[in-house]
Amino acid sequence: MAGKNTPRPAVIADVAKLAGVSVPTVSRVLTGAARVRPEKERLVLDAIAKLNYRPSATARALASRQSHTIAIVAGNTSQYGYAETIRGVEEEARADGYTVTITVVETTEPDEVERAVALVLDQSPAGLVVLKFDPPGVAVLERLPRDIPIVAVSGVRSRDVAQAVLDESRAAEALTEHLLALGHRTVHHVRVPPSRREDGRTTGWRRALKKAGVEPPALFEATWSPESGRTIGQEIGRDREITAVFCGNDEIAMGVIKGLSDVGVRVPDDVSVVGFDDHPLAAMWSPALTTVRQDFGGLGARAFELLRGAMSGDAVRRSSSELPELVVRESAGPPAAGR
Amino acid sequence: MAGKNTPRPAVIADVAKLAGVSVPTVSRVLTGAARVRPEKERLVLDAIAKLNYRPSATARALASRQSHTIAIVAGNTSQYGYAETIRGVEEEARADGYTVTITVVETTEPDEVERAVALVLDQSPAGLVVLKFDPPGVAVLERLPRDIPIVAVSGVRSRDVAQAVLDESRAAEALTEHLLALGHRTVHHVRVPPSRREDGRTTGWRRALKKAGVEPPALFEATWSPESGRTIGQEIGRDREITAVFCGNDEIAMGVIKGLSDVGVRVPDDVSVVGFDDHPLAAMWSPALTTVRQDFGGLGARAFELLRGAMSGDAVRRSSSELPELVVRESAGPPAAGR
DNA sequence: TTGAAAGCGCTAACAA
DNA sequence: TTGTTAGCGCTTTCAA
Repeated sequence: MAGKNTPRPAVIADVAKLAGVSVPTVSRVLTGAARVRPEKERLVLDAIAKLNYRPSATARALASRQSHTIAIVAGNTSQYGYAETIRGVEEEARADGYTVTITVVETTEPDEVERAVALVLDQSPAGLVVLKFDPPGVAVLERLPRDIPIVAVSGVRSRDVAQAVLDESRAAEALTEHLLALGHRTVHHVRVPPSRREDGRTTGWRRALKKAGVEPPALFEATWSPESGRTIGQEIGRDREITAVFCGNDEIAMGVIKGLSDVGVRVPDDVSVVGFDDHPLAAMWSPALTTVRQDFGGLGARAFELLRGAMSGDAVRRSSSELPELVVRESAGPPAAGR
Repeated sequence: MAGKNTPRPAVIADVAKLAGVSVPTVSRVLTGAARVRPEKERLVLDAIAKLNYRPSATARALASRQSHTIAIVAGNTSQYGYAETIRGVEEEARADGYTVTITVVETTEPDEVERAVALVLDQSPAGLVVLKFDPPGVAVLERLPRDIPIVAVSGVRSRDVAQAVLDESRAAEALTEHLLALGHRTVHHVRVPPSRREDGRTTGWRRALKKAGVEPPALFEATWSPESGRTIGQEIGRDREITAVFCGNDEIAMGVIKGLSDVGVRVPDDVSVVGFDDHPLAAMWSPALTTVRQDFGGLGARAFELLRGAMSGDAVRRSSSELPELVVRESAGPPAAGR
């Protein structure tokens, strides 16, 4: 009467039975938690292969109270910097056999933040990587319990959490100094949405100007969209006082250059423009963008390293950041005589 | 003697006790699986709040044999099209309370493919979205069991799996016809790494040429890097026979334009170049790119809709694709008289 | 080195 | 509508 009805996936008990050992023994060869006599191990392995058995990560997580999942929380997934950072985390995590989940939180609205926190915590991940490049990321970080391994990733150092950081302020400072050294009296800044009151890029720019004894001019505020850079570029083009512009990222810089060209202003002949990040398209642009390289992939990888340390109970260590690397191309030059 | 030692997170039994009801009753108010007398529900809700209780998704998944996780498998996460598609899936999934995991598989090497499959299956996700824009994605799809809800996402339709597709071949055809209508004798094609022997973009290009009675010229093969487009652009620039170029994506088109300009060839005066996707920077480029819009975010969203259908046991439905939308800007024009 | 027994935190079936 | 009883598929004591 009976036949093979639903070919129910094999469970550990099936393996144990086929191998003629107990369930815990199978578990032991699976996890390596204890020595198992080689011959039995063989039997178990054979049974596993024959049954095409795969342990349930869920049951495992429940029984052992530790999952092999890490969660990434980000305000965004497709912006260049975010995407690359996520790629870096995922790559390292995968190499270590971790599964990564990703949760995006778009605004700082309490409801949404709570929801994201809940979504993340419900999975009881082994660890968390929070991208705090923006306010939503910061907000989530604040709501997270501190008894679970967390690494924050950002452009500015802050206290209280392990962090992988990219030294944005030094990079911005170097870039601004580069412009000043070219002969510009001052440097204007188009900033991208900051994570707090002020982000590292803006801080570095301000610092370089202060050092040079010049009062920082008013900021231009862009969104993440290149279009917004374009609008600002047109505005800048009409202001004949401006000779050098430092943009919060390369995409905005490209928009600014477009806007400048819309109103007949040439780069770098009339106005110099520099970006930030060294986006893959920065070198393709005309003029090729002078910018500063940010190794987002490496940043993500470092974040995972830190997290692994935290998960295995090591002392919490904040990662040192790498030196910013200036990439001088064609979009910045000496100020025009006429302007 | 005893005190509050480790503040162990509350579990369902704690809630039941505090509320003075049984564990299943708590479960019922949590899941809504059955009616619970309002007054008891209140008690339970209060207890939950007081204890700051959050159900364990792991235990839930184990007991109910269904998780609230969906897995995305992709060959890549940071390329524009991939990143946007993933964003679309994640957004929809999140709105539905699903957690999304992401697993990347970089090559078609059997070991790596197996590893990715294992990593994904071990989580026993409720459903899978496989981005088969490239060979690794295709390879994973082939190795996946068919008894779990799967939706494939791609630019070409194929049998046997539910799919969300973007009609790339029609889009490519329209673009090629646009170039032909401008007066070009033929159109050359720089293709990006195809998912199989040939992808939709190449197919559509070929079809348009055939229809026009012209024999498709030899292909140029680019990688995903804009740099490779640049090299090809330089090559194309030296060939005075070529007047129109259709590139597999916008980033490559930007590279090609750069390469062309490296060797003194102007776009669109000397050579017309069109891209594909309508990348956010396409409009910022000089000249602004003529291209065709691909709604990757929408594609991802549709993929999730399909998946939700499959997960709830609906008839498997393949999504219809949307009409390609030609975006005519400045990078293509009539052929130069002299070339 | 191995097995028996006891959970992990929850949901499902079944009576009451 | 509710509680009792059984698990879900594993890992973890604890003896042997």
